[in-house]
Amino acid sequence: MELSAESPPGARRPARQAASPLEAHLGYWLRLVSNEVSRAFARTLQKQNISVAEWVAINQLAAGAGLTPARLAATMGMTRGAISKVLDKLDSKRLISRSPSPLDSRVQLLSLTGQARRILPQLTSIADDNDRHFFAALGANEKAALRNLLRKLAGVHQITRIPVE
Amino acid sequence: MELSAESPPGARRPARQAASPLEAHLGYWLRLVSNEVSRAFARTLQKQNISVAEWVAINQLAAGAGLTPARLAATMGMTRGAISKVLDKLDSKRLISRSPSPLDSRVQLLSLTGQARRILPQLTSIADDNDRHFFAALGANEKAALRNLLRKLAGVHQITRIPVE
DNA sequence: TATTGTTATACTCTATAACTATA
DNA sequence: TATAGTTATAGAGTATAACAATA
Repeated sequence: MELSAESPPGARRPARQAASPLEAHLGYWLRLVSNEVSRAFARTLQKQNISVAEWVAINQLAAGAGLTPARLAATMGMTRGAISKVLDKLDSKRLISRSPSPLDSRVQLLSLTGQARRILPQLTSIADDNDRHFFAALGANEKAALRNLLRKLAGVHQITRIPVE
Repeated sequence: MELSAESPPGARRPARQAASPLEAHLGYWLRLVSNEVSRAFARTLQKQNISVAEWVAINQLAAGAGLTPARLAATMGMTRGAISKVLDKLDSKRLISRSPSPLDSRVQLLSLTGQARRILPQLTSIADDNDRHFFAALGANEKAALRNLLRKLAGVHQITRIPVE
């Protein structure tokens, strides 16, 4: 048995309980490992005074110029209100600039500043190093297998929201 | 128009931008998938008015009686202050009880109430169903492979902190 | 003095919804 | 009316540190 819940109150408790059933779930192991990678990454990134959400936003802007807050919010799975604050932070750090679209002045066009482009390689290095270090224990085949399994799950469940936590 | 954003005014847009390097990282895929599993689980659990942290605490108490707040905090990777609030919530829901240890009255012994033991199977079902549904796309061998890869990483990095987010 | 658990405070992140300005 | 972005408010979650009771 796995749950003492199955023993009625007042019953004698088994000498040694079975391990918690948490570990029976793949989702548990996924979260356990994922949290550690993300935690380490977030901590290192924080030394540069950058949050993970900010880093993702910078990355998206670097990958394709001319994003708008609304599109960025959709990509990152955040509300417009939330993205607005992320952009405020980036703005105050002089890492992005916002300019009204000439076609529709309600719309803002986002772009990275020169400063952001200068620190981007450094931030990318942090991400690369973190990933390399964490998965160094796996061989090339294992890494490929893990990647394929995760991509398969992402594909099946149509997950597109970029993780920012 | 959807978004003039796609073409920055005046700028020649590259024929096709390279994909964001985010996807190059295994940690990215891990987080992407893990977030989805956890999000779905947390949402279903929330319908029972239980947070993930509360669920983990209930599980730990079910697995081995006689835990104390301090030990639970260590297991869950939280501070004593944070665990105190989790226990307050569980207490207010009549799911746990706290009683002073006869050996050291500073110490509290935690135990589940009958009510908690009654709903535990239901909560476990939620976790089981969530896991089963999410990983149904994988065959038995794939699940085993994924589990082994994750356990290997957890072992190498000595990850023990139970994820509660 | 040290330890257990609690509490006060603050901070981060996020969502909801009201608000403005454009369209 | 509808949309883009901002802001006000609130809530969850957590950390830090001060605190009371006990050892």
